[in-house]
Amino acid sequence: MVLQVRSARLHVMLWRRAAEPFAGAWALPGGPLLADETLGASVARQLASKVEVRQLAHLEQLETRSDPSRDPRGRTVATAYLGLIPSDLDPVLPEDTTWHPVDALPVTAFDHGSVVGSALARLRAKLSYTNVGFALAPPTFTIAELREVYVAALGYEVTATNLQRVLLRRGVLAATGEHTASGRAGGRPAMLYRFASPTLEVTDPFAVLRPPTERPGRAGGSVS
Amino acid sequence: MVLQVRSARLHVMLWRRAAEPFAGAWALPGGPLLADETLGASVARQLASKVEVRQLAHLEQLETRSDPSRDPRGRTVATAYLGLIPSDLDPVLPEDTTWHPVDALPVTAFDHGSVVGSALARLRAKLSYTNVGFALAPPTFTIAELREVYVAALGYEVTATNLQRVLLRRGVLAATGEHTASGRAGGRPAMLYRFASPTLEVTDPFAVLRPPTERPGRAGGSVS
DNA sequence: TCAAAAGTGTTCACCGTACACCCATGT
DNA sequence: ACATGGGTGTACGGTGAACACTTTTGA
Repeated sequence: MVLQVRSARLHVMLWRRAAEPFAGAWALPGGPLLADETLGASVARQLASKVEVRQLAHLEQLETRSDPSRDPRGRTVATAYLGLIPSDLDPVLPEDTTWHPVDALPVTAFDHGSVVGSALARLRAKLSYTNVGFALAPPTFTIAELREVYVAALGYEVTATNLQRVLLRRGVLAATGEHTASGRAGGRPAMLYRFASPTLEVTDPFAVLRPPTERPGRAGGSVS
Repeated sequence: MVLQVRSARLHVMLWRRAAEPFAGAWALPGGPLLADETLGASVARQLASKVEVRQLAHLEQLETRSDPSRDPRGRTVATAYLGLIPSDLDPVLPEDTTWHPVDALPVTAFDHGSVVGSALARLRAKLSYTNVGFALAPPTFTIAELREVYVAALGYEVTATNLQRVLLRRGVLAATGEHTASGRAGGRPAMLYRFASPTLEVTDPFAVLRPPTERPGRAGGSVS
């Protein structure tokens, strides 16, 4: 499943099924796994017919569904993946495929509605303790723009002040040195930031029960 | 895969393969998925030949492996599960099956070594922000006993003082009111605790980027 | 009275939030 | 000047870690 923030709302890419079962309902892109193919490779192949795979800034495995009744034609086992596209891109989609706000899903095929639900929960949790934001935000951005992305993805308000402070303190964001021009109504020009790393990193590993801190050690310690 | 704390060390249940491939190597229990079976049901069925399934206090899905080269006989797709057994139980195991400390694994079959590794990472993370401890600890226990379980599972020292404080503050532990008898060398009798909930709950949902706190609201609010 | 084991009190540093205030720009 | 939007300073509450101290038992 591919998620993207568009017009300050989080959207999921769905295609409209023409054939039974679930004709007319909206489904996540996907398809059968080929003989000598990795699941990851299969996902890339399936998505290639929808978007340019290079636009996916992040891809990770979600859960595997096996309920025999999830497909009326018979038992299927499906492994869901989560892909993220930065908000500055606008992929060309096929006729039958469009973006849908995740908070207003249409009638979905199979168990895809609930799959989107668990993907959302996963994304929201990871926004809190990793740097996944990099996969939703443009290459460079102002704090106000980043805030809009986070608000869309999280589904609730976040203040620019604290977002900036938390992400800077963790070293997730880095200043580019560039500034934007002021808007039409004036205002102080905003600084441009980028994510320090373009790959997933856990930035807040343990809230509690951390390993004990290394004591300096009185004897046999290294000399600075 | 089944994990249990035994003699203050975290162990994983493995069986010794007799046939090729990987004859003589140790493998995780598992097997093919039947026609009209859920993955969860299949896991229960596979494990039934090893332990009493009712002894599993917790079971959750891990990741699905699909690398075509993971089995030399040809491509297989395998979904790993993590099961936990409380430390007070001692299941009867078949001849070819034994417990192995996770920090000293023998030669393992397929990619099972790395599967154990990711299971460990998952368990350790969840010990920090959920109440999973209930699935590793006996029904009732002293803080000292619980500490031993946590130390074994986490792989590093934890103080009884802080463990108690954190888990009590979160409402994860509840006092039973009972006391133990003092040991042979004296000492204050320990209070007995139990986990407040017997099912998985997230007790520390967001470290950062929490939803804004509800302001009391000056107008239209409810009257206490 | 002493050692052993359990539990409590206290201190400290840090983190996330809230909110006031200051800065830079256009009109 | 003033409005507008961006950024910083500061204070507060909470939390986890560390560690000293008290409580309760047996010898």
